[in-house]
Amino acid sequence: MSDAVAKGAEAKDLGDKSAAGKDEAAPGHIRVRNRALILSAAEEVFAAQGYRGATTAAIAAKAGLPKANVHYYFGTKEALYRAVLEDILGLWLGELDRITEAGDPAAALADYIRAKIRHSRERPLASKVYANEMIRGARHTGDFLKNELRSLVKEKAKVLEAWVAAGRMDPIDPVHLFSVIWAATQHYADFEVQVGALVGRRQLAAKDYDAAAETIVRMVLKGCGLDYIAPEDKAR
Amino acid sequence: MSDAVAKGAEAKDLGDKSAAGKDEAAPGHIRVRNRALILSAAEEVFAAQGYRGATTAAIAAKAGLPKANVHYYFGTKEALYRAVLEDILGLWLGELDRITEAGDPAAALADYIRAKIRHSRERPLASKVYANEMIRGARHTGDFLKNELRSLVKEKAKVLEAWVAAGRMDPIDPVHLFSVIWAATQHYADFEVQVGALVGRRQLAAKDYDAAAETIVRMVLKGCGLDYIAPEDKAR
DNA sequence: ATTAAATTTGACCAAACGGTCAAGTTTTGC
DNA sequence: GCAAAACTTGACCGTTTGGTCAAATTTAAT
Repeated sequence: MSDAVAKGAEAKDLGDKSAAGKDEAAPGHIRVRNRALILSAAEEVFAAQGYRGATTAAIAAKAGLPKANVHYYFGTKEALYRAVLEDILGLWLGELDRITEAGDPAAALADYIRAKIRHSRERPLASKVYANEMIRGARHTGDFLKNELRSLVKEKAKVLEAWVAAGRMDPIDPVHLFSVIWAATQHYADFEVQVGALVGRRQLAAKDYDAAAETIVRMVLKGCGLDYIAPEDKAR
Repeated sequence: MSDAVAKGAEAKDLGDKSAAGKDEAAPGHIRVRNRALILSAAEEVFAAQGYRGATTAAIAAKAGLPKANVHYYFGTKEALYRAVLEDILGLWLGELDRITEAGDPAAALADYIRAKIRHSRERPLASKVYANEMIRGARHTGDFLKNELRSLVKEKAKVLEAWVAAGRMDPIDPVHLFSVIWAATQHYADFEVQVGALVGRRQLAAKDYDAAAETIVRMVLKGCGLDYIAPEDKAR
């Protein structure tokens, strides 16, 4: 039961196989497009309404498709929610790559924080869905937390401990350091409306995110006994 | 319409008016008890399920009352939600009193952070309901943010600016300072399950909250150019 | 003791919910 | 060109939802 959809269907673009392909149909392109439409709409509705508050009808309407179509592609509401979460968790994991033992502690931490703030600005809905999932007790992501995330943090904790052992930074509990960084950066996505009320803007501006990043970077670096370094021009 | 309940009914305990009152009935005590039962159950269900996910039936069951009784006391689900939020907002406002121009910057900020962490530990459900409300766009608390909270933060910003002007701390944007403090402290209520997975405990222990508080205090104080001061024995 | 007010409760309702289905239409592989 | 596979969709279903109500019971005031 509940197995209307099973196939893989990766989004592989094989370049140009037909000459001067204008709107030539790629095989399976309907599936790719509609799944993306639905996932995007679902992220929006799950972020704004929570898991139980989101309705498949609302998601379908936002995607511009009939409700039955949503169930055709994802089966159940819970499967759709899991798909949205998996999209998001992929992002979460990659960002920590900036923190390696070879790098400079101050530069690595500052880079990571600025990347997280950028992420809060560019994909606030993903952050909100994730926050909602945590608040509700991580019903669908408990295994992810206890396995992938925990081992990744343990790995990065070793980097920090190596830095501490080499006298390159003050001793800090890695779990709480990461918690503070995550909390402070994701706050600008999840509590956007609160920060907006405080700065007197409905939507946060670029300078708000920049100021937030620099405040967090300053506190984290100084809290680790590192010198604060201003953001460099990394625009190309 | 929708006005089944209106009276005030404060919880005033007038001491002992009848001799040896064992389970003597105070006037209106049923109303006080049942409203408290329902509010407590509602906080629990709203925190775990979000606004739309919470059902009046679940709240009633948790309160040990028939569903119709919930509507008798609070009218609609939305009115009940507002009542829960008002309970919570009361807590939010009072805690900033520790920050006054006469006080010591480092001591005041450290006190405030430790109080907020204590709050995350003692009333995590309140924090979760509030976080859920922010994530969903502050539909019921927009006015609170733009009026009470904003003016309170403006007031406290003046204290910080005075400290800065007196050379007692480094210049920091007050809005982002408060945002970082709120984010980091409330994280230990809202993302309790995530932190728990990282430290390998289902429930956070006292030492976890203490370590969190000291990490945050260290970063905030050093980030403001202040000396970190270890927690004093303030137990009486 | 009497009576008005407050409280309790099961039964009930229309609307909205997640999900299903069969009958169509379009795409795809050959 | 043609059959199979993929996709589309309105109609439908059983369940759950927030909310109502009238009749009964308990509490409060005089």
